[in-house]
Amino acid sequence: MTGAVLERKSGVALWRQIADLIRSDIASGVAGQDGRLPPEMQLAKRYGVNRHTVRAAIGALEQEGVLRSEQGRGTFVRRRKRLTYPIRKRTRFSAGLGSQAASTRTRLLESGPEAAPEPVAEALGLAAGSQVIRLETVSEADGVPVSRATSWFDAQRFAGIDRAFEEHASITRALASCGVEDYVRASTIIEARHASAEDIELLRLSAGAIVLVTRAVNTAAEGRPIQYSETRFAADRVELRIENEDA
Amino acid sequence: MTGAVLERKSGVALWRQIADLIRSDIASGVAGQDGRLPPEMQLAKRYGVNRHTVRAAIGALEQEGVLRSEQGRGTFVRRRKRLTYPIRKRTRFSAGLGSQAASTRTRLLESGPEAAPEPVAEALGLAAGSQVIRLETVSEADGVPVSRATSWFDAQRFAGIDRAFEEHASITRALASCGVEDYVRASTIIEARHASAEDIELLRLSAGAIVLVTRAVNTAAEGRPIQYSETRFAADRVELRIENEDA
DNA sequence: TTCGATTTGTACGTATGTATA
DNA sequence: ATATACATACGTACAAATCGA
Repeated sequence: MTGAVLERKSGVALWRQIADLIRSDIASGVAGQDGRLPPEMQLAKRYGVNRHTVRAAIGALEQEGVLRSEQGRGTFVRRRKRLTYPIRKRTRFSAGLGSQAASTRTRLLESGPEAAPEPVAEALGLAAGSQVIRLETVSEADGVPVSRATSWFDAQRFAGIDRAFEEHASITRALASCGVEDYVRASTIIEARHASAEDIELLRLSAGAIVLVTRAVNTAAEGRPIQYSETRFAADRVELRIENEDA
Repeated sequence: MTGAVLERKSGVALWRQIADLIRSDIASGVAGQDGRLPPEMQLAKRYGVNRHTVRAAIGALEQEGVLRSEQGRGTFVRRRKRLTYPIRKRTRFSAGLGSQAASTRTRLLESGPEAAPEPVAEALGLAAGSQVIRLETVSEADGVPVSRATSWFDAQRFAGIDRAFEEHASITRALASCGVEDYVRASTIIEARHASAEDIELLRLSAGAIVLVTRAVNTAAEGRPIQYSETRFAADRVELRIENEDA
């Protein structure tokens, strides 16, 4: 907003200075009050630079998740609040998000038998190359994709779990139908990375978005591993909360 | 490597097609065997596009953390393996990473009293605006910055903890010198976001990098909250592992 | 040490494509 | 259909950093 003067040849690229200006203008409420940024040409004129230079700045802020550009419409300020996904000994998707969303749903994308990849076999305590059943699912809260998961089960022990899932639309109930009354999460590893092309499509993310990846092993009451899963959460929609049962 | 033909006007931008080609060539070991990519001009010629188009592709892969460009030197393939940072009831920095790094160190950047921000006061069970002491630290493993943390303590209960930290170079020992024999982590919230300018500087990250942010409350044996902290981990260097004590 | 070649970074210009209103 | 606005892609020029002769 301010007719701030950009410093050329100051060692900081013009596009970066502009990005910083726009970011702080948004933070202070000076810009984007109505949720949208002025057109690129207008910004270019205001800052006295070429439109491309403005685009470089906007591009950087898009990567940061501050802005979102839509072809033909304009450039918009992004704001979001995150759901909290609890990770506890007995972690179940809909139970965890239940109070935060009116509706939750897990959809099966694909399933079938395959030879267990190395880390899967190890996590499930199977011989390398054993047959496992893989389920690909996407979970939504109020219609918005929140996470996608790939789960593996021992094909011998859990034959037909894919059909059971289709019937019950829930991992917990599908496991129950296979005789698993209860299960607990034995270990969880969390990392963060840029969303892959597949993540972007399935979770309806924008390019450059971030996913929180959890890799977890669930074990039956006796302690035997029954499920290994890798879940990717849309990082701008979810935060994870680790809950201590005994606390 | 292959003289793959790019499809113009296919609905997928040329720079994106090129980025996909380079990414898969690196994954398959066809490109970047020596850890470096050919010069931009050479790639432009190979793909039959303008240098800028190649730059757009490289820029995207840089954001993903696949490549790193250095002015005057070239563009290099990035490879990394992550340290595993355990989160348990008794989480302590150096103990957790000890086996994975030859040396670990936590450095105090800044400290001092301040009025507690709202979430801090709430987490510590203090009245809004109470005096707290804030510590800003950066932790390194083998000389590489791994995380930066901001910690808050009740200024009354822990007067002088900043000096104690300077002396002992450890939160655990500084707390011990204030009479806290033992403490446990009551809750942890994890989210992921793009690194801020400050994160990039202090953790020596590249633009567009990701940080894993944890917000945690530590409580003394009796259950009273004594420390609230927000830690930012360089996501390309660290993964978090949640550990169940009783498992 | 200096110089020049190489390579990436920045900034401008122009044209055209595509989506939206 | 037209105007608007963002997306892609080409071209050119020069700056800045690196490296070897």
